[in-house]
Amino acid sequence: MKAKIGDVASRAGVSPTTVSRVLNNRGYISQETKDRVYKAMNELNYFPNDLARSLFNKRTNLIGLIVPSTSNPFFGELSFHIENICASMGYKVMLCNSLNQIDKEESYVNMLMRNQVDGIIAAAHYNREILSYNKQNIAVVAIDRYLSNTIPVVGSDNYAGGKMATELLLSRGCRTIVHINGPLELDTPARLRRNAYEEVMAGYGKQPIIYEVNDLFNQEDQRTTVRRIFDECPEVDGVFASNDLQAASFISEARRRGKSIPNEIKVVGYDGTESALMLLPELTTIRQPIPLIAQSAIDLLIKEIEGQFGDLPHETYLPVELVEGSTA
Amino acid sequence: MKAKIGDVASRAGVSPTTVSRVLNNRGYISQETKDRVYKAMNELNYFPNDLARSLFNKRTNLIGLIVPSTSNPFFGELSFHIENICASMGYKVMLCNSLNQIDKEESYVNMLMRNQVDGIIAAAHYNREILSYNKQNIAVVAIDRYLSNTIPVVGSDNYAGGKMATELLLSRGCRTIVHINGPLELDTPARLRRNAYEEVMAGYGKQPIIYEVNDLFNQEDQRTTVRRIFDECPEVDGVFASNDLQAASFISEARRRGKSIPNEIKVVGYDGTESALMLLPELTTIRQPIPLIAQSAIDLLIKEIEGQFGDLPHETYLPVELVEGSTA
DNA sequence: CTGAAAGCGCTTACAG
DNA sequence: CTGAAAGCGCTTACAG
Repeated sequence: MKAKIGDVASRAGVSPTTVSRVLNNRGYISQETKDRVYKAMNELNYFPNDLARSLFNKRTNLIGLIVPSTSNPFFGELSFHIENICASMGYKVMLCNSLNQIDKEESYVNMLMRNQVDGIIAAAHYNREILSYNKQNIAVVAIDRYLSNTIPVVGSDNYAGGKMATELLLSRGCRTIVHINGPLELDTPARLRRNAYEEVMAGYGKQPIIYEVNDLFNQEDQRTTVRRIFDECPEVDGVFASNDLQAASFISEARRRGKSIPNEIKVVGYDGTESALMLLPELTTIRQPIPLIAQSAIDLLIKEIEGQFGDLPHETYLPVELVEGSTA
Repeated sequence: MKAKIGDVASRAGVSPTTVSRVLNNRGYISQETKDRVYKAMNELNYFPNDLARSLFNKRTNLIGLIVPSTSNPFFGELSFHIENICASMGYKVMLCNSLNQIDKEESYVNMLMRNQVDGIIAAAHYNREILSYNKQNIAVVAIDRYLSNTIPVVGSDNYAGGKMATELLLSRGCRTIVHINGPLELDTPARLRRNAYEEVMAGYGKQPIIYEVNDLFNQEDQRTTVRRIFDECPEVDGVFASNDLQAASFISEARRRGKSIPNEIKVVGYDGTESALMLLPELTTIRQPIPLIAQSAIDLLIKEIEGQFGDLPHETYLPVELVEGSTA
């Protein structure tokens, strides 16, 4: 059986109180007692039950992480960095893949609350407001997504990124530039990429052409959209895709149709994950500062957990970077 | 404040016992009482504290997942599937990125034990035995990795995969085939890929040429190895890489050196993740059945959790599939 | 410097 | 069909 604090206590000839004290390094304990207790813990292979501790402390050091799917390289890398930083700060991470489905997300939020998480980091491309986030008063930080006007949002500087991408394509002489994005009705910060595209295009007196992919995680949806672009808009000579997988999908279809990239069509992606850049190093893309996004989200969350709600910025946009490959 | 079971009880005019009963659907309760309790729970926005429940039940429905890093597409996808299946079965997942560092892994195991996880799924490329796994008697399943002779291992059929890859290269006429793998000294099932390569080569009277990458997750290590291959073995005309990122790294270097693929050099990867196939669709590779690996690992783990140790297979190898791209 | 007691929020025998 | 009591494994005032 698992040893508990009482077992350690009797073996060391002290009270459970004392064992707890040496465990938590609280109060004064004679060195001799300490040694006896440590010895007993070792002999019994004792390790404390964090459930019991947390129950008493009303603090779990657990945070819930909701991402659409760690299969997507952006969220896979984001999850890695978030968990990694959390671990270094003594926080544990419960992973939730919402697949951007609102019902899943709601039940995850519920589950996390029941597990008494200290806070939640919610990342997703879209989804309307989730009531549960407001009902309970728990620390929440959103990544690239507006959840409510009290929940801080962290993300890349989407506007700057969209602007960079569009301007690059224009500067390379593209005349018909298509932008591929998620559904319009969603009011996410990622929409700023689209806004930037539209405004830059307008500034050059050009007509924006936007294609929407219903489900950014659905390969089939992506392909269908790409095919539609070629069919409906054969004069396309520039594409700003909302993520790298989408850009890759476009590039493949272009090759299949014998269109040369970047000669005939230039393509810029978004995200710039390590995986994408290893697998498709020629891709020109806008790199999101994933480690920085992770760090900022955690910093904000911890401030919330510690009760500093007042002075938190509602929106934090971190700088993006143009990765110059050879597709544009 | 958060409502607790006593609050619900007094508002519904019953005892906490009764509330607990309706919560758990245990014993006989009159419909009228049930309704009153549900009403009170709603009004108070009550949700049970799983910490307290778990403490009593000695069951958390929590499983620990240790992967090297979700940044790697293979483990990102594996994590997704594992969490997804777990969620559908009422299990929660605590994510741990070990980076294949033994000290990190040990402290994760410790943390997981303190959190009373019901079981652990440990995936990693390498690492010697971890004592902690044996010290405690807890349910553990390993993915592509030998932890001890009592811990079940799940993985792809590495031998078949290695054979397929090597035979494909031979059948395409390659004469100098290099295999890139992790450090030799590690006794992982992934080593079977290497064994298969060696045996097939021997069968054709060919000399195996193996290059080892120290840290499979280090891009720099990968590149260095790739460059060494070109420098030391310029006659190479076939490569079987131990994973797709490595294959991609080789392909990039080949392009940089003006070597045409597949004309001058043919390349086969391993893993066949969705991301890799979207970003580098021309890659020829051996696809691991990731969803099946996830499912099998969970099935085994749950059997262990439920005490069925006896009849569990020590090794489970799931079928791989050749993805015919155009790099070989 | 150390211990007995109460309590964190639940659940389950045991009674009735 | 329902409740009072004890206990899951800890920690923290409160005493001494």
